[in-house]
Amino acid sequence: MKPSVGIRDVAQHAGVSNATVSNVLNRPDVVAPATRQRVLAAIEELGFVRNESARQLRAGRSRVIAYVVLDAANPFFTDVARGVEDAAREAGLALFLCNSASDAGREREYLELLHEQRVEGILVTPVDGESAHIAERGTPVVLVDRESTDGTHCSVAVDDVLGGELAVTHLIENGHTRIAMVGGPLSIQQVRDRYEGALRALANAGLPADSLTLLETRGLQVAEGRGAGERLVGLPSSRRPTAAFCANDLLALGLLQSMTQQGLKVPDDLAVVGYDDIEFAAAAAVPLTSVRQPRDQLGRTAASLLLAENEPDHEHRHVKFQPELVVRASSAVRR
Amino acid sequence: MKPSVGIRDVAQHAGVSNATVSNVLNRPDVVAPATRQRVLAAIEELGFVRNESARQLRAGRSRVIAYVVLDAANPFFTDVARGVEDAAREAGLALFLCNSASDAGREREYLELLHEQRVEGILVTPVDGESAHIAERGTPVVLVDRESTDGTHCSVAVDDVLGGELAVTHLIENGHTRIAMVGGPLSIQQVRDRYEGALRALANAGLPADSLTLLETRGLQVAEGRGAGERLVGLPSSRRPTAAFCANDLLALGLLQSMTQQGLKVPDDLAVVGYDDIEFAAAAAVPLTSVRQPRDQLGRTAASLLLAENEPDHEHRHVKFQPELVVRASSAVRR
DNA sequence: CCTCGATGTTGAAACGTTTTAACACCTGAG
DNA sequence: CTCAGGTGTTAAAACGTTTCAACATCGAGG
Repeated sequence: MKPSVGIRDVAQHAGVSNATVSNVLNRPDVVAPATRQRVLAAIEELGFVRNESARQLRAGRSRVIAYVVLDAANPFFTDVARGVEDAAREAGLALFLCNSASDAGREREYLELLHEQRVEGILVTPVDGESAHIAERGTPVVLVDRESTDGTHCSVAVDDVLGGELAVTHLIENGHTRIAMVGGPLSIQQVRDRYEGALRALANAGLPADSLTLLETRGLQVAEGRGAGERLVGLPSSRRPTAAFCANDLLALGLLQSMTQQGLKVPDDLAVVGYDDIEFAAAAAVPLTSVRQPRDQLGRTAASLLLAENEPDHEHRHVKFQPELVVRASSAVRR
Repeated sequence: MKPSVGIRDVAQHAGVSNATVSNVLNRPDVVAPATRQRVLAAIEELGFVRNESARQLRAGRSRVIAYVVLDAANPFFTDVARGVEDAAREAGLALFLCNSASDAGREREYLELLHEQRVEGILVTPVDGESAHIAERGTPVVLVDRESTDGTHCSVAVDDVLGGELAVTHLIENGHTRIAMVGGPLSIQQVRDRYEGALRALANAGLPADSLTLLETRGLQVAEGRGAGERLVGLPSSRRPTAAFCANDLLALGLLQSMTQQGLKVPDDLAVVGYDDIEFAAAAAVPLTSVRQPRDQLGRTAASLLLAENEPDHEHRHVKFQPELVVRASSAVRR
């Protein structure tokens, strides 16, 4: 469509060589002020836009990192992304966000594309345990919110087992002995870990393992939480749990909504604990007790690990943060 | 670090020319099955990853579009992005998300970078009215959730004036005559339009213009809504509005939260109407009346307009959708 | 036996930058 | 007057692909 003006056109128009134009672009200080002005004027006049592909091809480096998130609609991940972006900007890098939407195929496609693009680095919160396709291929990869199982990558995670334990211990201390765990699919590592933590809490308290009912969902979205709520209410009230621990806040919010719709009170009829402590948790119908993760720090740390990958003698590091229980009305002590 | 294996290495290893390798990659059908296998094996064995920069430089086209969003933490935009991505994938394109975070400088940087990257197209929900820096520079740009003022771009928008009118008319019909408009900064087009709609609703009902108090905020996040709530409660109760129309749901949720904390009831002490009808609106402390926009369709349409930009005799189109009021408990009729 | 078309394969020329080493020029010191 | 050292500028060689026209091979039709 357009004649596409290149660096040579600018050079010709300004009466200099293309090397000089390149210098104006990359090392403005080495070129004489008068020439620089002339070149800048030519760039302006011709509407020249530098071709990043060519630049990258020759220079070998990119100015971009990418973060492949599990679910862009989950505020938890956008908050982590915020931390990543802040750290990236300080290093002069831009951040591209990609949404795998919990789909392993999409995740693979994005990773493939990003490798081909030769971005400076890739952050990923993987869909499932199989990290085969995340193998190193020249571009540094850091796992976010997931521990690297085989140690082939750096990783930044939160102790989800502890998180689950905190949540369920809290419920037990509040007198609950029939508890539901809402979450799934179990192929997601985070869900498995939080479940394991819940079981550990039971064991610690000397409760039988069948005190915990697993209500497995097909995903971690609000709608799935609503569905779980309906299933829960369908149970005979003698066997119905008095408390629910949800694998994330989206589920908890859906569950909450479903309870209200069906005329049940939270926390009186059902205590609810969520996970992530997203901003909406505190603004919910009943303010939500939740397990808080250091989202911002998670992101910042992930970014800095990624940037450190290029250092000469790099060893993969695995950072693990501690979660923290935030108690609100949804799990208040039963009257 | 790595010797970086290229197409020539693969060619040599498979005993063919580089052109053949390229063919295997781009037109697998033209190369003989036996050769193809051999080449694929070599690719696998050497761990070859195609260099997209080189490809794009030569081929001239990219396989990516980007969406520069106003606030990645706002579920409204991630929902729009979902629609964009669905449409993009159908066309074989990947989507990169960039977050301007309501910062004009960041927006400009991202746009600049994307132009330099020569992506296939750019979608943007701009920070402010000044669209000077969004000027065409070879890469098609489509405005999302904002009407193109000077007609230099395609755009997809929703009639925000009508939306504001719907919201406030609803409040007036419910008997409110002292209404607050919460939102800002007014440099954001959407806020201005919704405000204008609110004023129109007053005029239609024959109410004086001072029935509407503008509570201007510095942004459209939950925290700003909480702040507005405090300001609102600080007013002498004789002059305090009995209803609030918020420029988006995040503000409304913050406002709601602040009301509850301060011991005021919604809708009895204050009716609240939000805007966007994000999923969390229905799950809020008091289910939120809100103005719904066709988020998914907004995204899909934007993407298809973008893809149409490359057609031979393209004329810029401006699509405008109608919003719809969804009434819930937060604005129920006063008892 | 010659020709023709179909089928696979290839050499070499782009694509638009960055970068390196060399070059021209000038200024001030010896 | 010469020379060392600095300051600006440049020619040309990459970077790793895609693509085009040309080329080889082969089976079939005349």
